[in-house]
Amino acid sequence: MTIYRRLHRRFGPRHWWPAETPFEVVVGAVLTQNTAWTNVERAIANLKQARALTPERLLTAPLTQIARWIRPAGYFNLKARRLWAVVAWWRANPPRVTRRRPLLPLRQELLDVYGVGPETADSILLYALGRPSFVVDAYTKRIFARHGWVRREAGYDEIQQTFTRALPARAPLYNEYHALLVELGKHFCRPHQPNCQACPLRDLGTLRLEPGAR
DNA sequence: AGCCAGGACTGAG
DNA sequence: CTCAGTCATGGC
Repeated sequence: MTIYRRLHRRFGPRHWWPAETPFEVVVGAVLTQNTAWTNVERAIANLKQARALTPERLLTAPLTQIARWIRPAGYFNLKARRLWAVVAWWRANPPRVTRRRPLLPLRQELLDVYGVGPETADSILLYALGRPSFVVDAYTKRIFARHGWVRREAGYDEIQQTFTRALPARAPLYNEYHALLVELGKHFCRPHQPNCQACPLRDLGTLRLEPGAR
């Protein structure tokens, strides 16, 4: 039994990302940085109510106004600037054109945008553009470190390669895999909540990532 | 009352 | 290059 099968049997399909449009994914990816998703929902609701959830409105609005809209998401002054930068990139690089470009140069270009780190870049690539770029977040690292499947001092790229080395590069698989790991993390892998005894992955032993193998 | 949440940037060593 | 400090709201 592999990790993927165990998680999918336990939680079922997650239907990520929770957004109505790819652009909303991009906005959410920035707003959720180190922030609870419930707070992001309020910020996005504010943007929708103000009819400001479009590149045009966000790029012409003053940063102070953007900050007021996204206030519930925290770090609002910081994120107002990051949001502006990412939205500017999105408008200059529409999905129709971006979809045809090689993945790694595209990823590097996203990383060069202010406020876009590895997780945000991969989230945009995977969930807004449907590209096979595996997302590693705090839950992913904590889960795998606790099980001894990655080194505790491992960085983002090292953990990501653990997945991409073993998995077929398919966006639907990466999509579901990351969403399942987040769901597992929320219930069983909090920092100071060692109820790892109830973790569905408890008795898996050595690392088996691949979706199909038994 | 703290601790935490689907991080990333900056400056110092 | 590694790493503490910084950013900020809302839930539990």
